[in-house]
Amino acid sequence: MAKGLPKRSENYSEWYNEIVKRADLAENSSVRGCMVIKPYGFAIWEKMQRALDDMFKETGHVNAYFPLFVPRSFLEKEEEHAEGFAKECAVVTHYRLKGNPDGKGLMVDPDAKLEEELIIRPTSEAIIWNTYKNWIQSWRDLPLLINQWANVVRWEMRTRLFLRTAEFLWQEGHTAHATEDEAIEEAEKMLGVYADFAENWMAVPVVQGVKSPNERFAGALETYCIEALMQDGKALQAGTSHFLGQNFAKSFDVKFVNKENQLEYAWATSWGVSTRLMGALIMAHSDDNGLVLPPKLAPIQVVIIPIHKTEEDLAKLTEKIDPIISELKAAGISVKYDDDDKQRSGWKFAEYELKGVPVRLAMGMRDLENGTVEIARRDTLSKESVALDAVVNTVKGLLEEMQTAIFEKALAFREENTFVVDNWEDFKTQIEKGGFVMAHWDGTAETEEKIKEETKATIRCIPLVGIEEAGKCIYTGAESARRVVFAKAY
RNA sequence: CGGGGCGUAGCACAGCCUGGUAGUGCGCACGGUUUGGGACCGUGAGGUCGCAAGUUCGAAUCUUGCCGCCCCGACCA
Repeated sequence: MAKGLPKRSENYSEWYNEIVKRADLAENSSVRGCMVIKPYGFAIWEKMQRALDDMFKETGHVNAYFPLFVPRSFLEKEEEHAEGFAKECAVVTHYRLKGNPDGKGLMVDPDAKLEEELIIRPTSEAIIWNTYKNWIQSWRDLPLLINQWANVVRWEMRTRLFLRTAEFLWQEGHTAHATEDEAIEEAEKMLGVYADFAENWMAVPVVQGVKSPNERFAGALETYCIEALMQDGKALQAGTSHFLGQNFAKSFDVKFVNKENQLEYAWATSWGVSTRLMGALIMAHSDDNGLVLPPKLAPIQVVIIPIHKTEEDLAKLTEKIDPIISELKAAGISVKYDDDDKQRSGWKFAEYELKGVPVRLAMGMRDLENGTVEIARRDTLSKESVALDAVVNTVKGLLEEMQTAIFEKALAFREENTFVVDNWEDFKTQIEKGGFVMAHWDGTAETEEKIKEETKATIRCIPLVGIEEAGKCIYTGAESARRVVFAKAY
């Protein structure tokens, strides 16, 4: 039992905050709205980065790095984009400090005012398309498939660890294409990559869809997204991919000569996932005992705990355990042998449960006599005793089984919490209870806005593989061609 | 920016109303007993009570001003 961890059923958000802190993932820093990602949390992020980065490379992308600062005049160029981000930008106005006249501390040197303010990137379309202008002349320069891993700043009013912080880490892909079709294909392909990653690595089932115009990225013609359902019945946007049309090419004058020797504007996409994925991972699987991690993203997949009284006993146990460690490592499994005697075994059990380590092996003097090891799995909290020579194979199988089981559990949860609703009263009732609510919508921004005002629910997405089905808008009764996903969202 | 709350040891908090030796739990250090699901006992270290001014013989406590943080709304990956 976790000592004092709040229960999900009693206070979900407090449970979330506590789990983030207690599992050593992150903490609030003394800088307002910014978090410190601690080593254990960062190790999970690194595993995510590695998997995603491999997938980006596999789909033909390369990494590069662009500046943190965006001159104001660049950000202004794409009007809708500028408007969308203007309210949440941190701005650098000076480049120097000096000593205070009273001798204490520092002050901004008023003589060091910048001619033009620098905006700390809320996203990098502007600086990148300003650069692409120099890189793209001919159709032969296309497609340009670039990704960058970076931090961005969005001055949020209210922040929560991982889910919404003023500064966050992410990757942003920025591609340029010769044709509209190719750009759309790219945006859809990367959405597919995100869905693949979410489901097969994070074990989080997602709905792929497009955003309604209201929820669209500022400056995009189409925004694709993956939406996940959290255990409290709220939706979390886990990744987005945008078809930007020629908006940025026109704003930054990025033209290329096509095969017919005619000048054309390039077609653009951008796509990103952030440290918010950590929030999704935590909220999708974890329980009242702490974090539950899918084996593929767990920094420590197997922890081994010896149970002993004397140094001699420990030596005997270690002798049996060492070969197991070697074999597991040889199989590519990350193992921690915790023979630290500063903590008792009971404490360690609770600690690794809190941290979501998928498999725990415990071996004590009784096991030594019997030639067995106790294997406990984190997701079901079940334990069994296994013969020493079967341990490695059992663990290998268990890790794979758990990866699937965790996904299946989350999928079952989503299915149980997806509701088809056809009248306004049921809609309001169901939205209040939580979950994905599949309902008809007349396609207008006004209706979407009204529904949001009255229920706090938004259209999470219009599913890509939605079943075409005629019906009537839940709110206005107007004709509708397909159901969309409504939910309260993070 | 509106509404509410809080700043006292590393953390969580009590003390404030009614001014007089700054306290409790967790954590930390040391010693001992323990060790198959978050051990126990003993000893000990640790504080400009958010900052500044005022009232007073005396302020964590009363008054005023300032600063910071959290929660609830509007905004958002």
